[in-house]
Amino acid sequence: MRKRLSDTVEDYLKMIYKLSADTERVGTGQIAEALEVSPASVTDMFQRLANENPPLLDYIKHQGVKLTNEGRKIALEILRHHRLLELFLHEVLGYSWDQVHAEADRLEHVISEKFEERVAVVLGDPQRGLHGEPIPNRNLEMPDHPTSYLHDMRPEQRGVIHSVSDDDPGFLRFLKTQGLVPGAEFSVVDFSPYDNNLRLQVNGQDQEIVLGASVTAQLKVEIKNAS
Amino acid sequence: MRKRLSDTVEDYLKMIYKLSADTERVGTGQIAEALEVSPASVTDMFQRLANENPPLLDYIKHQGVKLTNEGRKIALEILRHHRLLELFLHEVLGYSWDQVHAEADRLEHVISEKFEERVAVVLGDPQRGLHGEPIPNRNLEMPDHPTSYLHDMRPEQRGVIHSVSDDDPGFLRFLKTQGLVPGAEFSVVDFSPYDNNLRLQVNGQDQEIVLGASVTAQLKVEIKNAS
DNA sequence: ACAATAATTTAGATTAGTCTAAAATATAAT
DNA sequence: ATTATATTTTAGACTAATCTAAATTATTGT
Repeated sequence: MRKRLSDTVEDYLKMIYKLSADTERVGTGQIAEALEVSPASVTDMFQRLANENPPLLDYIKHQGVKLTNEGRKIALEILRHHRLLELFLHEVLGYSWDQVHAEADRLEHVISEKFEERVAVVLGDPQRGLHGEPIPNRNLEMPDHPTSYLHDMRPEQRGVIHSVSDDDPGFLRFLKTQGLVPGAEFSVVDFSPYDNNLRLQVNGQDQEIVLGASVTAQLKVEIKNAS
Repeated sequence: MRKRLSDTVEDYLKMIYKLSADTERVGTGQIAEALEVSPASVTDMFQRLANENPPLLDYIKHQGVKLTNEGRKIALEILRHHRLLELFLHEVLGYSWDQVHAEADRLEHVISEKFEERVAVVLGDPQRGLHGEPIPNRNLEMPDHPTSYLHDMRPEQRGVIHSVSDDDPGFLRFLKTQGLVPGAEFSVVDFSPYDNNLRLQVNGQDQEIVLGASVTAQLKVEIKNAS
């Protein structure tokens, strides 16, 4: 039976997990920015979590942190909660895809193992969330998933939207109007090197669309091999 | 838009509401006992909540507290959450009637207005909870409900179980085995003045049952008029 | 009516999570 | 290689919620 952690600690671990996708170690500043707290608070928390028993973080002064296995388990558990909850809110309670995030962010810390399990059963043990994200399984193993962003694609390439970041309702509504939902196929028509804009043709949409870097960096894609 | 209150504050208000059913003012000691905190902590909280703006409690030194209208609204909101959640966990997620309480106790502080509303709709705007308790309506008005306890009934009287206290899983399982669920009709067969035991004949049960005061004081009843 | 007992309140301390301001350390630039 | 800039850490302080121990106020029994 694991010691009950505060919502705050869980939020730190979740965020460290997310940012670890890009960099080996996550720095004080990144977390401070993402969690909207001061860098001093982050340093403090890094130290506390590294001194837990067992340690949840591996912390090196001035070089940031890495999750320990313990810490990662907790992050994955919360992520599983979050993604199951988002789906549940949509499927069972009729939330739209831009409304689910905020509610799931609060509920994820509070539901029991039993709740998690029941929701998983009701939803038929899904492996992908409402916004396409992989859902860690019961044993907290993360399914394989692509790691490329639309941002890095270039003309001629074809791909499928895999998942989109879920936290900004306005952004999600925008994506929907453009047909940029998980599973949507597209091809890159043009790339503009000065602003990193990409022009896409999305299957089933009449008009081509042009997307800036701040959009394309939020979209994970599966790149189709040229045939 | 009301200021966000801590779970702790909500728990105090909820408990004060519950204990106010019996006494006009609720004392420090009662709350300390019910919430399992020290009397000193309770005094402190009483003072803080009475000094809020607007005040949530009307506090008189050494005489305990009474909810203000503001305070009562919050208590009723939490109670509505709790009772809707218990039903929801049972109906939608298949929890048994002794398992719902602990989960609802955590979720009640965290769900949004929207969640509350969606759950109410899915459940068809119920007026009674899983254990028979009245559910405050959307405007936080408490429906009329009986205030008598089985404890105070005497031989010859007939009644219907209205509601049972929901917090002890073992007690709830016991009640179910005895057929003592909301809606069950019964008549009082015998009363034993020394230990306050009551002997009941519950409709549909073969055997008469004898219940001690610590059980009968937990059961709200609707007393049937003799015909 | 007054002492004994019980309940409540005050005082002072602790912990988690946060902050600002100052100090220390890295990184980058010339 | 040395200075300038940016980042991180330390130090000290605040708030909410709790505690224990001591002081105060009520209640009760004779």
